[in-house]
Amino acid sequence: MATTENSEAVTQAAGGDAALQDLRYNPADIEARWAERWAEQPDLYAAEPYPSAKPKYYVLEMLPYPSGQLHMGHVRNYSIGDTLARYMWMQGYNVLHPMGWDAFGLPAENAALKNNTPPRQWTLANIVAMKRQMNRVGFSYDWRNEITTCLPDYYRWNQWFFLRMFERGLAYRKKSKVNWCPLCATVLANEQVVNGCCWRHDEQIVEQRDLEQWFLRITRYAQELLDGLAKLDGWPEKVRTMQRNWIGRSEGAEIDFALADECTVPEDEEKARRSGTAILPARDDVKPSGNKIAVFTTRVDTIYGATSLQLAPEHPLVKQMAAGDPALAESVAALLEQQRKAREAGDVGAIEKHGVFTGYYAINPFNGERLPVWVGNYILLDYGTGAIMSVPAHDDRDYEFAKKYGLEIKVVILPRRGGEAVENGERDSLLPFTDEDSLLINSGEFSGLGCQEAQHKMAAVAQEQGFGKPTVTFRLKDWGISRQRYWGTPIPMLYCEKDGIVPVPDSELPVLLPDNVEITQQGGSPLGRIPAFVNATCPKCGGPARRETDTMDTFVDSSWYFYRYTDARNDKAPFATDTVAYWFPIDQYIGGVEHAILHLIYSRFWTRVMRDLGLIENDEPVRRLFTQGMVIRNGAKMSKSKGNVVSPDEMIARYGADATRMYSLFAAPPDRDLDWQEDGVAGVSRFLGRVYRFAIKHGSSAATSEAGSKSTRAAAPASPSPTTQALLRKLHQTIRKITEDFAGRWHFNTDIAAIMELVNLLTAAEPQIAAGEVPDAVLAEILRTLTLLLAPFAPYLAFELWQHIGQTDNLLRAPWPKFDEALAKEEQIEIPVQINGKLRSVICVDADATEEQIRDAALAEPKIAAAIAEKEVARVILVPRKLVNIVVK
RNA sequence: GCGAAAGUGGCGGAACUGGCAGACGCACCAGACUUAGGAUCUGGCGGGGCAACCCAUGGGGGUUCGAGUCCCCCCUUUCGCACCA
Repeated sequence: MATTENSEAVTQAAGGDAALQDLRYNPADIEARWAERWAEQPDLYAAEPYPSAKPKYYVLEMLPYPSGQLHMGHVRNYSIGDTLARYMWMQGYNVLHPMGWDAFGLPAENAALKNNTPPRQWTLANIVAMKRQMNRVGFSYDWRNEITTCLPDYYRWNQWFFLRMFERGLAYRKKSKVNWCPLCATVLANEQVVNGCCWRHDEQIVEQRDLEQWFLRITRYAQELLDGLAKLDGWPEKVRTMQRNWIGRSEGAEIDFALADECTVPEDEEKARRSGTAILPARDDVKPSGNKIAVFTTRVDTIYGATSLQLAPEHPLVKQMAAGDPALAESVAALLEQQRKAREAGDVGAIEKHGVFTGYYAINPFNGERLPVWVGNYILLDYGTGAIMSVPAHDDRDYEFAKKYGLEIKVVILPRRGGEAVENGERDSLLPFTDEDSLLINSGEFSGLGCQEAQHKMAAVAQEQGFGKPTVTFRLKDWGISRQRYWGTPIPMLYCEKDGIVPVPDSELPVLLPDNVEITQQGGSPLGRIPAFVNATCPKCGGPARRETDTMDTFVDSSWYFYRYTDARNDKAPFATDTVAYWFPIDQYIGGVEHAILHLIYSRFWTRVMRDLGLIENDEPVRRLFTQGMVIRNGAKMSKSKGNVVSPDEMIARYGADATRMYSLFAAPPDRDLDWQEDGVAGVSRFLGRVYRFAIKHGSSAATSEAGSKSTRAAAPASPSPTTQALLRKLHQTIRKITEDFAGRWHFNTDIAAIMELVNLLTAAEPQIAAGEVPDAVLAEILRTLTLLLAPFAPYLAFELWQHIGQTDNLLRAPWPKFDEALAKEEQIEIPVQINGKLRSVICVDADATEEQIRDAALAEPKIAAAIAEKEVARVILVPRKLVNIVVK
């Protein structure tokens, strides 16, 4: 509709004035014409197939979820990638620039509920719509390799990979507590829980449920995933840090504390009473089975300072201890509830510490001391061993806890301030003292050792004596991939009464996801309600078997999709190994920082699995990663819920695709957030109009005079006019600036500004051009180069001008212009002259003037001469080509 | 609390290695062409002052001939992480 309005306005405005009509930049018209032409050439942006003599360049933008609507974040993301792809083609690379659809997932089911449309139909219709939008913007995708993850020719390979992982013990099933979102009615991965809430429903608190789940053993690669980060120097440091934290490696020791034979003695009971804990009877009646408590610590050097053990409320031993003890059971239940609530609310860090004494004691294996065993609400079962030794003097949390419950505080690390040991009396003010650059005290034979040294020695001693060992713990958990959802890849597993868990044979892949499944909001897997799907035959015994009815997490789809792009129509294998070897790793991956952890860590894991399967040679999927900023409007991220979205369609209809995408690159450097201002789009559109009018005006005469000359040198006359010189200088400075920027900083905003400066200079030179001061051949060369410079940023206009100036070769593959240092060089430069660091004047000198000449010119400059006449010149600082600073007294 | 990034005109942003602060664009103002146009072109546009000049890059110190840029302290914003033993 907006398009119609626009063209009507143009028609009215133009009136009958043919000349004005010709000079009016009408992007709707130009872009429609080229879009149509490009649509007729499906191979327009096709990469040369492997093997190719050209150097390869694989540029990739993160594939979208087909919601049905391209939003500005997409436009920005893809504009960056598209500009780069077009530039690399012009630099002579064989560029792979594919696109696809991350098409499984919950929104399709939600839409099905809402509109009563089958997920498949909804999704495929959305893909058609978004593909149309992408083509309208003019993105240069090689659609021959398009992938759609919800189609069997893609997801069969998810199943194939799953079976390979199952064979190698990398996929396994276990009953586990899972994060359950009641709104999604499904399990969430740990990574999908944000502050205790669902990542899709940030108000919905995640519940815990016990379910049999399939897991992928990503932890087997934890160390390698961590080590690999060090080598990813083409990745933002921020992303590497986030992954490092996520993997969360900590080195320490596991120490076994034996349970003591006797239990509570009266004085401890008294202590418990004083500290306000539940009073517990002496316990020598029941002894828990198993006689030790394993504890993980990163500070084994402080073990002589341990004054209690703290167990997680869910620790198996606690269950046994509480079994015959209702009072303890009740206290533990309360602690568990506190922890659960805090976890759900996402502020586990702020939980008020509570604990309860169990009545049991454990023996510190280093010194034989009896330590009371407590249960603490701040101890997590799923980290380390679910039990800690509490060292109040040297740990913030233990200190807080010990103060509250009146537990003993034993100092075993020498407190120091600024490297100096402090007086005994001062020690208390330094507690808890957690520094590691000190010495052990009160630690038996280990006293006097440095902390680090003691950590190694004590762990070694524990190992020798058989009550512990040095160990490494990771925060990273195995990846739970089971989803009780319909719209995902069926997990290719069968359950046979006789043979148990049986994998579906390769020959029966894909396990097709049935259509016509009723989507409801009931819990459980929708597939479980389809008898035709569930009932199968066991491949081993031929008897009846039940199919797995859970589907895979959609992050499985995106963990390896970029490999499939290299060989998307392969129906014998996920891809051909030699083709992948040619294209990988991805040279440049571009997307939002919100995928810094989930997608990017899963795909690094998947890459290593495929490598170990012998399918690929690379360890890492992505050489360089670029995370672009968000699109902001009115101070908030553009989103439907904020009501501040701007539709790309509307922008394109009003200002054209070129202006819209160019604005998305012009308004901010690509790694920063972008503030969307519609007036800015209008400004870029105006600029493109100026280019258009200038080129139309001068293009025809340039076209006829051009006579095949392809270099500025050849076109330049022997003694050019000052205008000619100035224009050529600016032209080559602009080429240089943009070329260098593509190789380094990617500040496309300043590249576009540079092109604007060039155009400003050109239009300002109109009178000189009209007076014939610029030879047609030079003008032609300038126009040709300007068009090439615009090609990566504004492809529609570039194609239009390319044709207009009489060029017939393919602009997509036209060589990027080379800059000529000699032509780019300034003849005269302005040099600021300061007195005592304050700007006082500016002098103009030859670019190759000697220091002597510059100094003389500066001192002779009338203003300067007057200012220093009465003073003594102490120093003259001369920075070649930059500035003169005269220091006077 | 820990870590990272950032703070520059009315706005988005330039200034890459310390060297003319505000490129380029928006908005705004004035003018031209025009019987209206959300078009195009020209000029102006950080603040103060008639001026020479002075003051300005979140605030305060420092290093330097010279600081938006380097160092120290503080403030604000955004984003990660957050009892991980």
